[in-house]
Amino acid sequence: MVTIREVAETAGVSIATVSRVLSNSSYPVSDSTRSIIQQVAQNLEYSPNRAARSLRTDRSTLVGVILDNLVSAWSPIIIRGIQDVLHKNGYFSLVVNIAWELHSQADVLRDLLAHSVDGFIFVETWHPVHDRLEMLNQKPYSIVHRLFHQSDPYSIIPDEFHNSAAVVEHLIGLNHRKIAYIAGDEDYFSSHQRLAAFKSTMQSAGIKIHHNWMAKGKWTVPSGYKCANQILSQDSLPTAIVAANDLLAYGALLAVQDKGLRVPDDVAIVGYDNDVVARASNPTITTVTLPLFEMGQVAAENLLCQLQSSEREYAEQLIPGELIVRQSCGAPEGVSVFARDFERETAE
Amino acid sequence: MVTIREVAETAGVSIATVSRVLSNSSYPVSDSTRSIIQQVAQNLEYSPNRAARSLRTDRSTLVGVILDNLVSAWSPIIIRGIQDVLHKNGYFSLVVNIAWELHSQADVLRDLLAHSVDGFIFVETWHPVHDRLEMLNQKPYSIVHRLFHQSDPYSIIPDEFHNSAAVVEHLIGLNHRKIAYIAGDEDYFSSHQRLAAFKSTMQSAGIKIHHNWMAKGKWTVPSGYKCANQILSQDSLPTAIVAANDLLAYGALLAVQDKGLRVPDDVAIVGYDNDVVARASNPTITTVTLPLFEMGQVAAENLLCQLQSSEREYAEQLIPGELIVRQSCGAPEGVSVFARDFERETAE
DNA sequence: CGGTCAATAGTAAACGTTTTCTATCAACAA
DNA sequence: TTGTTGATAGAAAACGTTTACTATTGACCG
Repeated sequence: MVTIREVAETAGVSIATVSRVLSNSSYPVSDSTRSIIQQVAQNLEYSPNRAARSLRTDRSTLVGVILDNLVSAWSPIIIRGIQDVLHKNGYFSLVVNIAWELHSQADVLRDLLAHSVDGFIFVETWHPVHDRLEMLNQKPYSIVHRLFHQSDPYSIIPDEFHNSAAVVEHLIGLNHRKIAYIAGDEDYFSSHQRLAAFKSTMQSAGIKIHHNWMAKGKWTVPSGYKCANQILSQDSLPTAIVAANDLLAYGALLAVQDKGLRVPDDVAIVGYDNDVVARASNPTITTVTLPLFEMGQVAAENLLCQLQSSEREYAEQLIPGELIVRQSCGAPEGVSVFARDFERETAE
Repeated sequence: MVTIREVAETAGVSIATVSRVLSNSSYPVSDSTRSIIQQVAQNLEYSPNRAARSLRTDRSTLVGVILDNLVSAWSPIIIRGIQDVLHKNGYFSLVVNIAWELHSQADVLRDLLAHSVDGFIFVETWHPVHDRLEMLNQKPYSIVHRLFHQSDPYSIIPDEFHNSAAVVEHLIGLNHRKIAYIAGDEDYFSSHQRLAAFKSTMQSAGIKIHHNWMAKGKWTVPSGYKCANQILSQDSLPTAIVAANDLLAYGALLAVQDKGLRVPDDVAIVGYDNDVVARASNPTITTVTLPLFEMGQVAAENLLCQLQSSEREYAEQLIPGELIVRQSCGAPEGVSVFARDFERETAE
C-alpha cells in the first residue's frame, strides 16, 4: 500500500502539506501545490490508511448498528435505509445482533468502542437493546423503534396513529359502518396507539363502536383466529374487521372462511404491518406498511447531523407509512388480474 | 477509553508485558504476572484500541461482506451464520449491499480495502457479485452461493441434489408412485440439479417418469399455477406433485384447489426452500430448508482458516439441508393440532 | 529602513499498540 | 569464581496519520 510519505516525496513537499490537502483541512495551501499533490495522489492511487487516521483523530467513519434480530421481516429493511444514507456519506456500519449472541450487550458496546465507532444506531424491532446507554458517554446515537415508544429525543418511530387511522378511514370510505376490531398484545405501546387511532377515527366519522365487536388478541395467527370466532359468534355480524396486525388479520381471515363466509364479500378484513403473510394469503390482505426504510434513513441522517455537531435540537420523529390496498377489503384497486401480488414481484 | 498504559501502571508492569499477555503472544510471561494483568484488565474493562493494533500489525479483525440484497428471505440468515462465527472469533463484519448502491462494486472493494479488511465474504443469493476478484490481490475470500454454481475452490453451496432427493424419497416413502414434477427456470443451475435429483431418485426407486407430468416453470407462483393446470389437464392424474421451489408449489396448490381437488388427500404437494409462503399457506407445504445459517458459518470458518494461513487445500463445500414435514404431503407428522405452523412459532 | 503580519510550508510530537532489542537475575556448569 | 544459559521483563522503535508549533518568506505600514 502506498503511504502519505511516498506521495510527499513524489510531489516534493512535506507529509504535513499532503495531509492538509487530502484530508481537506481548512489550513491554507497554495493552489499550485494543492493541485500537484492531488495529481500525484491520484496517479499513485493513494488511499489514506484508516487505522492510522482513526488512531490519530479518534474518528473512524464507522457506525455501530446494534439490533435484536437481523432475521426478521423488519430489520433488513431498516438496515438498508441506514446503510443507504451512511454509504453515501462515506461511512460504513458494523452491524451486530445482540439477541443471539453469547456476548452481553455491554461487551458488544465495548468492542465497538474499541473499534472507535463514531456513533451508534439502535434498531429495536422487538426488545429495547440500549440498556447501557451510559457507557456511550459522549457518543451520539439514534434509535429506531418499531414497537415500543420510549421517550428519547433521538428516537425515530412509526406514526402508528396516522397509519392505523388510514386503514380505518379506507374501510369507512368503502361504506363500511359495522366495523369490528381485534387488538394486539396489551403489553405493547403500539397496541394502545392503534386501538386509540381506531376509536378516534370511528368517532370522527360519527360511527358507533360495538362493544361486542372489540376483541383483545396477542399479535399471533391463532389469536386472530380465536378473536374472529368470538366476534362471529355474536347475533349481529360486522361487515368489516380491523386487525391490529397482519398475523391477526390472517387468523381472522381463516376463521371467517372456516365459517363459510367470503372475504371480502361478506366480511372485509384489513391488517397492519405489510407482513409477508398479507400478500401470500388468499385473498391478499389490505394493510399499511411500516415506513421501515425511511426510518432507517432518518436515523442515519440524524446521527450524521450529530457527528457534524450542528447545534440542532432533537426530538422524537414520527414517520408515516403507506396504505397498501389489496383484495381483502373489497376495494376495486385491490383486484388484480392474477389475484395474487406475487405476480408483480416475481414474474419477468 | 482505558489504554494499555493504564493497565500496565495499575498492574505495576510495563506495557510490553501487558501486550504480551493480552494479545496472547507466545512470548513467555510468568503465570503470576499473567494472572495479575488479566485481573486488572478485566477490572478496568480494558479493550485494546483496534486502530492502533491494526496500524501496527496490518490486520484489522474486520471482514468485508458483500451481498446483492440484504432484503431477501435468505441473506439475513446467511449473514447471521457468518456473524455467529466471526464474532465468536473477535471479528466484525462490514456488510455492504451492492445491488442497490450507487457505488460500483470496484469502488466498494477499494473502500473496504482502505479500511484494511482482512478478507471478503461474498453472499450471492441472486446474482454473482464478485466480478472484480483480481482487485483483492492476496486477500482471502469465501463465497456463499444460493442459486448459482460457479466453480471456485472457496465456494460454499447447498447440496441441491441431496436435498431434492430427500423430498422425493419422502413422497415415495408415503407410497406415492404417480409423481409429477414442476421444474424451475432453465437458466439456473439449481433447476438442473433439482431435476436431476428427481429423475435419479425416481429411477433408483424403480418408478417410471411420465413425460406428461413433467412441466417447465419459472420459479414463480403464477408459473406454478399454470404448470399444475397443465398437468391436471391430462387424462390420468398424479397423486403427488414435486415443485422445484415453494412458490411453484404454492401456485400448484392453488391450482389443485381451484380444480376442486383436496391437498393432500387427492394430490400431495412438496416444495423446496422453506419459503415463508410454505408455512403461511393452507395447508402448509412440506419442503426442505436451504442450510443458510450453516452455509454462512462454514464460509466464515473457511475465511478464518485462511487468515490463520493453515496450509489447507480448499474445494467447493456442499452443505445439506433439512426436510420439513408439513401438511401438504399427507404425512402424519405434518398434521398439527392447530393446522398451522405459526402456532409453534408465535404462540406463547 | 525596521517591524508587524499574513500566507505558506516544514518539523516533530502525538495517537495506542506490537515487537525487537536490551537488561536483569537466578541457576548451573566449568 | 566466572561465564553461559534460560526465564522474565522493561525500553524503545516502529506503524501512518493529523496537527500544534516553528520557520521562512514577502508585503505593507509607520
